[in-house]
Amino acid sequence: MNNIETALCPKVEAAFTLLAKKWTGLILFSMASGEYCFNELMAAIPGLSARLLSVRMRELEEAGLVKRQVRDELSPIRVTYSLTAKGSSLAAVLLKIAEWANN
Amino acid sequence: MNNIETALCPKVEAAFTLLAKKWTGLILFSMASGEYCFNELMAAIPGLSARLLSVRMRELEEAGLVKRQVRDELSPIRVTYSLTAKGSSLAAVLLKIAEWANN
DNA sequence: TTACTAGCTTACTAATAGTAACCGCCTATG
DNA sequence: CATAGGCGGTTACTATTAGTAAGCTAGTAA
Repeated sequence: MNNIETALCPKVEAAFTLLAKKWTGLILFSMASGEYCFNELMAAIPGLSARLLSVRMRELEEAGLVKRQVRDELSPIRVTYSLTAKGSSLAAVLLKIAEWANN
Repeated sequence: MNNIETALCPKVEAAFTLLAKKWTGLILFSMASGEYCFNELMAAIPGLSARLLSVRMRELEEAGLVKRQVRDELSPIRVTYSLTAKGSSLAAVLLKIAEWANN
């Protein structure tokens, strides 16, 4: 048999752990271009609930993949979310998963 | 605000749903090259239990990403798992996630 | 005979996700 | 002024998934 040459480094494990949480991949993928507000993302990802979107956005913010901005010059106050550089480089890979899915 | 131009097609959703199950990504990634038997995968992926590995392998087999072979010419009987063409094209994308993780 | 390995499965508990209702703030309408 | 509605969530409760530990079948090995 083969032995496994790609050792699992903690960073790789962490990346897969993040993406293994439900909706995380789809959220990042959906955010690939531009800024979105909470309800836009809700509308873009059918089945995703406000509770989990809220939880995931906090996780992604903490992971440094997403930036949250309160735009209080608008009325009513809007909150927009956008990918950081780190986030959008990951989203680029996720676009390849979508390509793969389409064969 | 932006509108989201990447419509979520069912195939893309299905791909992310598969990868959102815990360990699926790591399993495919770990299988990227060659054949592995059950206990090799267990050893390669710390934290993964026999129960879930068994469940995941069945799912991946059903999804057509993994091929299971019982090698009864060996004693004791060995079972080996390898990626199908479909599986290894996905694993190639997962390798990019690992690259991303290493920055 | 006893022990050990491979490849699982089963029963049970803990963690994660889904559902529905509700909140505070602001604006628009009657 | 009252009330209705949208935005961006939170809370409480249920259902689904994952983790843990034990055990099982079949085949060596000592």
